[in-house]
Amino acid sequence: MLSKAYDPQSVEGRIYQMWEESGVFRANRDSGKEPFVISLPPPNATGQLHLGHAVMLSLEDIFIRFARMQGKEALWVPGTDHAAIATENVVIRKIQDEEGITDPRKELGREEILKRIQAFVEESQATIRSQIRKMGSSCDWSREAYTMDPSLNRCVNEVFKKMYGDGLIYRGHRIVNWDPKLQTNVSDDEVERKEETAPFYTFKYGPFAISTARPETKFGDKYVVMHPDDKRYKKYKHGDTFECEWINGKVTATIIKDTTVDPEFGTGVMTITPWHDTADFDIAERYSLDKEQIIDFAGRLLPIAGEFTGMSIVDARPKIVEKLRKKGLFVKVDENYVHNVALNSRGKGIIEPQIKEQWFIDVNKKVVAWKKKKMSLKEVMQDVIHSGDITIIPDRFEKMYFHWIDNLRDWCISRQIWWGHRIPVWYCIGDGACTLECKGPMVSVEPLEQCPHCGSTNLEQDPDTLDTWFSSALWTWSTLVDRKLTDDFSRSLEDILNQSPDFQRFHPTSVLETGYDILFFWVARMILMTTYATGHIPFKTVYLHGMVRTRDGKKMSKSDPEGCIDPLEVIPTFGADALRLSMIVGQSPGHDFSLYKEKIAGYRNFVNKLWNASRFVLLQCENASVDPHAVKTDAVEHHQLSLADKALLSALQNLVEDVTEKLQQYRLSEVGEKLYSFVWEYFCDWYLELSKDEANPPVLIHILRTLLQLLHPYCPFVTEELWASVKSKDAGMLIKESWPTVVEALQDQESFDHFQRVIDTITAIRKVRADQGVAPDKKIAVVVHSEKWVELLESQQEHIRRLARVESLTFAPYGEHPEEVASVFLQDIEVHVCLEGLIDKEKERERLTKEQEKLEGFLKGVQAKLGNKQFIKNAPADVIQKEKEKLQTAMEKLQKLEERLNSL
RNA sequence: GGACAGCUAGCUCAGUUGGUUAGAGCGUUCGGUUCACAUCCGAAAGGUCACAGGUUCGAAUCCUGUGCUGUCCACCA
Repeated sequence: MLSKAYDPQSVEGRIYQMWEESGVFRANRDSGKEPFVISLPPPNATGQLHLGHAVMLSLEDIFIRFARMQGKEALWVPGTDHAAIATENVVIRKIQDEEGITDPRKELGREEILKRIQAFVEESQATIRSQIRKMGSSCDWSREAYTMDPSLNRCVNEVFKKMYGDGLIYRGHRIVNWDPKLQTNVSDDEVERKEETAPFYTFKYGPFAISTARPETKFGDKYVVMHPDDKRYKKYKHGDTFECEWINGKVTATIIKDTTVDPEFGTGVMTITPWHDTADFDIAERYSLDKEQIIDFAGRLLPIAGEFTGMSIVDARPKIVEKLRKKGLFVKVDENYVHNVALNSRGKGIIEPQIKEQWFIDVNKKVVAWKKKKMSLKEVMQDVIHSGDITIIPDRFEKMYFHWIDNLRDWCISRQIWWGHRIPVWYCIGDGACTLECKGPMVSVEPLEQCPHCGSTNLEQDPDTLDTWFSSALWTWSTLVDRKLTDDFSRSLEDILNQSPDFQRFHPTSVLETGYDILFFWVARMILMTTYATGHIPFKTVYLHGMVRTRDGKKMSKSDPEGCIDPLEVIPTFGADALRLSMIVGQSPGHDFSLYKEKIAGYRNFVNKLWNASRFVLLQCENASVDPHAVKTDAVEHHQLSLADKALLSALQNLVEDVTEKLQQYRLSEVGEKLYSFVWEYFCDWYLELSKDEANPPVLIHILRTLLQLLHPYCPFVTEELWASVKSKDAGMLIKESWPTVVEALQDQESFDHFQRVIDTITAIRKVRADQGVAPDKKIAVVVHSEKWVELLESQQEHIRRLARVESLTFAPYGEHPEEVASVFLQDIEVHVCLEGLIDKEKERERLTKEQEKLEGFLKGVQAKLGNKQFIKNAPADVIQKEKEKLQTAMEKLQKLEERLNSL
């Protein structure tokens, strides 16, 4: 016997273990079934999972379980990401805090730091694995991957080599987003901007006045730039020079005329600092101007700053202003100037643009073979979406995607950190015998020990590592390559892919599900790298979920515990099923949504309701001495069925049809709501209530089984646990059960309609009773339109009386009580509840006239639609049929309405 | 500056081809409840669907404009 309330804690662990040990999670390569594959977006191995991960796991598990039950070969590859900067940052800080070492990189060295990070990562991975299991995720643990696995490293090196060979990877001096705090550069996408109010100074610079928020970068400024059409500075010509007094003495300045200068801003004149500003760099490149470094990589001023050398920016700024003031070069200061400060999204260090030699991926070079053409990486990225090879849900993100590509610049892939895939490039620092070839970078997929040109063993590997997104961009396929093959360095990438059975069978993957916040970081890069490296798209559909927010719409963060929910705290009390449901229902793709305890509690109640409904069903079986396990699936067809049985069974068929269709369209929220209301309102509040008068155990069992099947992807634990009590003898675990199909023999529309009529009648009586303030003991007469319905309602009289809370009830065909009727119009039926002497005729007439007008308009519209030749030609047959039916019922209704109006 | 969303009950949100009385959960109020479930049952109150125009017999839904909120992209010295 089941316990009185569902206790998730005593069930979930046991059920998960049972699934895992049975091997259902493992995808079979040789099954011949249609594959359905998801690569789990690998969580960062930096600690714990949060609600964002929980959302992702819930959504993907629903996709996977649904596919599995539909008879597909479902594969869900789990894994973790080494998250280069994020992880290194966390560990360095940990060492600083726990061991008091101020500069761990310097004091411990590369080897030791890497060892520490590795240990930290392993710990995190263990935590993450257990947390994924707690959510009930049915992923294939035998295929678990990690972005730093040796086989993935091989893929990374292969792609690097291929790209280098194609000229897509190059090395160059460019302005990069340098983070002096973390001592590395970051990609454009990792830069965050924060609004800040800062003093905005204006200084005299020769005959001009120039403005700046950053006086500390101005030491070397020797170019004055203005718009060529600016009339105020007409007398100055491009290339003119002049001498002027500046911070540390006289400088010779050159005039540059460039259209990127906005004459409206400030004085319309500016000086440039090419080394520390992207826009200035571009101008300098255009006119081949000198570039000079002012600030070093630690954020301190270089000797060019004279007396300020070695000072940090913060310290130097006011002192420089002071000096300029003393020299009489100060003009004014605007204290309320608002501008954006660039921050590193990891660690929030202030970005100082610097010129550095870095590795880049060229996104514009047309060398990628795609669809029998030579395209640039940009063009390939655009093509796969334009052509419909990949669809994004919701589709508005396609627009954002294209917009992003239009603005995309070459991708800087090198990072000056230690944790990550080291750039597979070696330099010969030879012994004198070096040839010209040895001097350049040598790319190799395996550690290079000897220079192939001069034979020297004195080689040095590039110290930098690759952007973490470089390796995660290969995730859909690098996880599917055969790990034995990647150890064999004689094989080519193409060969490895061709010989990897998993890759051949399971790639491209079916759905890539992730948060919209990493559409550019990750999704776009996967498309770019995978199409290039394998010649195939990485996935067919992209499903983007929204961000979880607190009740007040704030972002959830650990630093602000107000409203923040930790999945690990919630699961023991409410259960993983409740948590899953609370995150899926009411959430539409691409939109942020709020989560709070009350919401989860609501779904905990639902899970408990389902539990108790099952308990009740089992109780009914016991009372009738029916063994639930002995009930055959097709038993219901041979049984005596009541009107309610038929109606519920029919509604269930409609539900199966509806739910299946919507799941295929990824409309998970709607499906969740449908299931919720069906279970609670139809199954529990109606059908089980009726069963108290007269129960049909085989039907109860059948309905319950079907509902458990339909609910399983959403709340796998409770459904699997209940399944054990109601499944037929020869059935196995629910997770392996096949998805319900519509049994047409049970789809009995007429019974369903009749039952609906009964329900509507009850609703109508209740409504009229409430409207008119009628006491339950007052006699109520229900007037209906045909003898047939009178008969139907009379057969259900007891049930109606009970549920409508009326003591005395009669039914009469229309026409017998026309004088004293208050009508309630419901969706498809009119029920007139008769209450002697209580009707306000004037009001009733007014209401009916309004109703009549509306109906006439509606009829006109439908008639026009049916009269439209194009509509008849183009619309599918069932739509036309529906319209015709609409017309028919509306006409009937109008006729009745007129009759009633006349009778008043 | 550019783009994309959102604005529906006190709160959080559904609402896919325009259709007859706009829904749910939570919260509030009232009533009930030994026999599946108080993690329950029944009911009520609460909405000019942001605003203004337009198309239509009919608009939360389509079009135009405005306002507010949010997000992303690009950035000006």
